[in-house]
Amino acid sequence: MAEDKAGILRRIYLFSGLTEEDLAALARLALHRDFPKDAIIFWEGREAAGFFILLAGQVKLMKSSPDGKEYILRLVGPGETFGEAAVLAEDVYPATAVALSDSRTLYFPKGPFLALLTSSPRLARNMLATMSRLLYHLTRQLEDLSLKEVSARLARFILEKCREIHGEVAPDLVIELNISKTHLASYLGTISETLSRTLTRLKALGVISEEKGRITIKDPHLLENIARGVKI
Amino acid sequence: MAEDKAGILRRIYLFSGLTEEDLAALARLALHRDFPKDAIIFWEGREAAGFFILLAGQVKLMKSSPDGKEYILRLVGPGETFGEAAVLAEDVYPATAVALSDSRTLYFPKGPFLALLTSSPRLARNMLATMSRLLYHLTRQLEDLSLKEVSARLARFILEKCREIHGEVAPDLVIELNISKTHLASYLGTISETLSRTLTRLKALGVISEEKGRITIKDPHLLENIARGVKI
DNA sequence: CGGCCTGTTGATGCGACTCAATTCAGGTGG
DNA sequence: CCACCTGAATTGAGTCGCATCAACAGGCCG
Repeated sequence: MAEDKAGILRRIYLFSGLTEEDLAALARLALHRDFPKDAIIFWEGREAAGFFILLAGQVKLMKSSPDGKEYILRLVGPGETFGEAAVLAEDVYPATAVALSDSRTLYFPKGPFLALLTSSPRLARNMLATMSRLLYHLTRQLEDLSLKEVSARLARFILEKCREIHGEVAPDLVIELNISKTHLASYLGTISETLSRTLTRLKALGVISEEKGRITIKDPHLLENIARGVKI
Repeated sequence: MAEDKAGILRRIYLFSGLTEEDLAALARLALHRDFPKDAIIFWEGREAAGFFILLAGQVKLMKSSPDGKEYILRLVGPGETFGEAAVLAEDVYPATAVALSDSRTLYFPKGPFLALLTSSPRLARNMLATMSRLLYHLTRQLEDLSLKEVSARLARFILEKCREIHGEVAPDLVIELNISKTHLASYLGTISETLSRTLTRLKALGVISEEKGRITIKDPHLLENIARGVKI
C-alpha cells in the first residue's frame, strides 16, 4: 500500500524532487480520507491537526458571514494541497473547506510532517514555494476586490482560466466553467444575479459568447482592457 | 561591523533561535540600505533580487490601479520583513514598496539567502511560519473586503490595534494612529472621505472618541458587534 | 406531475465613490 | 511674528455600482 501512495505523491508538486526515502516516509504518514459532496472537511477556527492533498473531486475554501453570505478564497483541484498554511504558524484553520463533489484526499498529520520538514531541505523549499504562490494569488485577489469592479474581475478570471487551459489567449478559444455560476460569483466576490448581468453585458458587447457554462472568447483585446479596469 | 548586524538580527522574529554560526552567515550577506521618505523601495512586477528587514521607519506595500487609486496590502513596522514571498516562488515583487518616512533597512540578496535556507532547517521553519502568518493576514483582509462594510473593517482595525498595543480591549484605552487617515483609508480599502464619515458616525454613536489621530475606545462591546458586521 | 435547485431578469434602495467647497495644521519665507 | 502656501481632513450634494427583494423560466429527479 505504501508504494501506491509514494507513486501518487511523486506527481504532486509539493513533493517534486524528493528522495525516495523522503517519499516513503511521507507515504507512511499519509492517510486516505474521503468526503461525500457537501461534506465539511474542516471548519474555520478549528484546531489544525494536519493538511490535505486532493486526489480527486473538488473542494472550496471559504469564509462566511453571519448573515449567510460566503466568499470563496480558493477552488482546489486534484493534485493541489490545502490547509497547508495552518499547520505551520497558526494552530487553527483560517477558512472552512467544503467538498463540492465527492472527493478523495490524503491527509498528513501535523506533528510527523513537521518532523519530516526539518529533515528534508527540499521539502521545506517546496513548501515555501507553494506558500509563496498562495500569497501571490491572494495578493491579486485583494487588488481585484479593492480596486476593480465585477466586470474586470470576471474578465481576469476568464483570461487566467484560458491561459491555464490553452496556454494562450486567442479568439474562439473555449473555457469550460467546471463550477456553478453561483460558486463562481462567490469566488469573484459578488452574487449570482450580478454575475449573470455582467456575463450578459459581455455577451452583448461581443467580447465573449456563452452557453451552458462554456465560454468562447471573441475579442481578446477588449477583454484584456476590461480586466485592466477600462469602463464598459 | 558584522557583529553589529548579528546583534540586530538576533532580535528579528524571522531569525529567532538560529545558531550563532547561522546569524554570522546572515550578517555577512546583509547590506544596509536606507531610503528617504517617499522613496520607492521596489516596484510591483520588477524582478525580486532579495528581501528586506525594516530597522527603522515605516513602509507601505501597495497596489495601484491605472486611474490612481491605491490599496495598501500591508503596513510594515520596524523589525518586520518585507518582500520575502518574492524571493521564493515568484521572481517578481507582487506589490510596490514605498517608504512612508525615512527608513533604514537590511537587504538580503536572494541567491546567498536561499543557500543558507537550505542549510538551516530552523531558518526554513521560521520562514514558513512568517509566510503562514502573512497568509492568515491576507485571508482576513479578503474576508473583510468581500463580506463586510467599511464600518466593520474600521472597527476590526481599532480592535486589533488595541490588542496589539494593550493586550486587551477595555473602555478608555487609547490607540495612536501612526499613519495619516488617507493611508488608513487605503489600508481599509476605501477613501479618506468615507473613512472620515465613518469615524464621525462611530463618534456620534459613542463607540469611540477621537482627536488628532488618538482614538479612545468607549464601548468595546458595541465595537465588537460592529466589527462582526452588525449594521449601525 | 410537483418539488427543488440554478439561473435569469426586473425594480428598488443603500453604501460608498466622485466632485467640489471649506477648514485646518504645519511649514516657509518675508 | 504673521502672512502665505500646501497637503490633510472634513463636510455636503450628486451619482453609480451593486446587493436586495421578488418573480419567473428551465432542467433534473423523486
